[in-house]
Amino acid sequence: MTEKLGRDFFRQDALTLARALLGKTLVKRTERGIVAAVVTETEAYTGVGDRASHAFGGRRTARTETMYREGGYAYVYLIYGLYSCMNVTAAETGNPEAVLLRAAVPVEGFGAVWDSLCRTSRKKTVPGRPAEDDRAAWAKLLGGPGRLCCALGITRADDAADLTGEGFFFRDDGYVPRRILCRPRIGIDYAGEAKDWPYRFTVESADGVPGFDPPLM
DNA sequence: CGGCTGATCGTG
DNA sequence: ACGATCAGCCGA
Repeated sequence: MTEKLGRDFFRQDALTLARALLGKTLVKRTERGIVAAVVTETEAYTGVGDRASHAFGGRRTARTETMYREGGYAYVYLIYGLYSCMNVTAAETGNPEAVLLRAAVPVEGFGAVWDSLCRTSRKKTVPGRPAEDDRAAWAKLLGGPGRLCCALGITRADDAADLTGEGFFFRDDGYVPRRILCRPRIGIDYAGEAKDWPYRFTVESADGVPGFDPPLM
């Protein structure tokens, strides 16, 4: 039931991949141990025709180079000088489509996740380390692309990492989203008409707990 | 709860 | 200069 996702899975357009990644488990070997989290929110960036994309109009620089790889590589960049954001490349070589990971719920390595969290994000969100079965609390802690990366120990050193290799990959543990919501993407007001495109995908939550079948355990 | 703001730096 | 952000602080 639990299988590692191979290259073919990632070689689809960003819109398809963004939905397909919901419910998949991102696994990473970190200095503090193995960490794993189920993806609950994504955004599709559809490439050269998408004004919100770093690769709009075919822009190709040292930073965006990774986006032009075939599906299944990590595109990690720094934003606002503070936070890392992780994308998964999609489609074929030369087509810079990508999927931004915006939220996840940890299922393995809770101690490592807790220790890795940005200090500031712990304080207000949750006073102390939540119980492992408190899905809502952990979902909050990993809600947002910056927090997600912090918690899973993802940094710019992981840029261009092959997600079909060892130590950093996706797994299918059989979690199927009960319901997927589509909304416009966040933080792209400058993107003209593209700012209203419903390319953000969320697993619907009840009481702060993203709904899967079977439920997260 | 909604809106504003400072932090902080790689990238173009 | 300017963000595919976050958290703290403001006022209501």
